[in-house]
Amino acid sequence: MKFFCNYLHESPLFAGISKNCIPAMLGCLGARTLECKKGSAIISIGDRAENLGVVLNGKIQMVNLDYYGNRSIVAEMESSQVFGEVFACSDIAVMPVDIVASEDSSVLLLNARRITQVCTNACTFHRQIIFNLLKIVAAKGLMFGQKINVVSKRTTREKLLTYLGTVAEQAGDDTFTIPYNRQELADYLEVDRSGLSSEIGKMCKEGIIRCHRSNFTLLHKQPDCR
Amino acid sequence: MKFFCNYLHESPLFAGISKNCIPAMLGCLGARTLECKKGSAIISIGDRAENLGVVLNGKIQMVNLDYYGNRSIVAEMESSQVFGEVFACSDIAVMPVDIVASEDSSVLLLNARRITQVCTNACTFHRQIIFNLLKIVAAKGLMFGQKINVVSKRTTREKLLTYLGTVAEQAGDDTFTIPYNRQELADYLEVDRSGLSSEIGKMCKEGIIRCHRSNFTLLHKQPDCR
DNA sequence: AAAAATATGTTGAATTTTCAACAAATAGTG
DNA sequence: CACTATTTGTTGAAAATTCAACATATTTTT
Repeated sequence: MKFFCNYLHESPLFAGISKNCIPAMLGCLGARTLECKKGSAIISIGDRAENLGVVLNGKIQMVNLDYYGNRSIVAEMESSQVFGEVFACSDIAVMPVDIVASEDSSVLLLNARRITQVCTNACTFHRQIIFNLLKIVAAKGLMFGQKINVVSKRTTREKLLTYLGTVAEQAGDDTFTIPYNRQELADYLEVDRSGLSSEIGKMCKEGIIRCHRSNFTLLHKQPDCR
Repeated sequence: MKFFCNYLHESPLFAGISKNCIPAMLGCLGARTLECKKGSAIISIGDRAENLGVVLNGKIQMVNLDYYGNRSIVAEMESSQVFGEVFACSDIAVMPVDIVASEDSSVLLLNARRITQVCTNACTFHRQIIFNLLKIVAAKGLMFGQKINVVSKRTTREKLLTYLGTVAEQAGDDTFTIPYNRQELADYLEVDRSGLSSEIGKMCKEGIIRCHRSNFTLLHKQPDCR
């Protein structure tokens, strides 16, 4: 168990908690580690939605199984990332998705109730971990909100400009590099890659943007009309 | 202030907290009420993202202003609903959207820090409100996740079937009524209303679904292949 | 430096969506 | 019940997207 505390220290769930305290906390929270062979289930659809986890090493996937039985990968998580927290903190009874190991992995599993209900011995860092959990869940909401903003647009051009606009705002600069290649950008925008490439080509010709690979410049910004 | 406690009691933020305790809590949390004329700003883009609110009466909107200056309504909230909590609980510094009153409204504003940091006099219900806040933020994440699942699909048919599939699962029945009319459903799926109507018509002819107004039946379910 | 692998751009045909305009059905009102 | 307003369905043309197939560019490997 102690072996993992270095990883955990980097996880947002344990941010601001000193390495030394983590082992005691894990005991207090009833945490358990799980070694998962590639392909094995960590949490299954229908399980009670009460656990959240931290990836210690390896890689895991969130897999959705829809009404018609089609499986689709909803998200992937790697070392130090937290999973299952949105389900465990909401009041749904059972898991609507599978969590599976896509590589040989080890994960730390925690019961959400034990986190949200302050323990009897009121350990010092309990408040911090609740605070961290809230921040993680809120951050995910923010991310989702941004993505909805983007994919709600009807055309590839609008989707792209919406996405690039938020990146430009965050960068505080009209020229910036996005963290995606073309295929990844197309996946994020939920459009066809080749269609995206050709649309980018058009927009460059029209002088709306400049683009080389993952580096973009937004031109034609309206004079600030706020 | 006391006047509002009846409303607040119905808000998910104060769930499980007895009416009598709410006035004391509001004091402890430094809550303040705001009377907002239609069209006036409650929280503005660029304000520090530290407040969350509860609509006491009236109606408010979350309005996004994109890079190019286009305004769009992202969400609407009515009595007893909570707003701003995702921003205030994440660690972004400033508000990326405006919150405005779309009708004459009154709202309760609370500082998120005062909620997340247990107060010195450790009032009994403080833990409950943190727990409620976590649940609210998580529920919003769930909602967003479901919507992303839906609007990520490329065709109107897939979007509709994805949405109907989740409703059928939640209803536990292949026949169910959705809480939207055609226009609202089209808005949720982010597609053209008339196109949606005609697609529904086709799907009925093909025997995939049955539909009358907001009442749907899913046919052709695959034998359970889990 | 050449070869192989990967990423990006380009094109045209088929499919799908949007858009506008209107028809039909339903709900609401006096 | 008749009238009006609202919602839903239908249609065809225009616009946009997907898809497949291939060309070009860039990166990685040997």
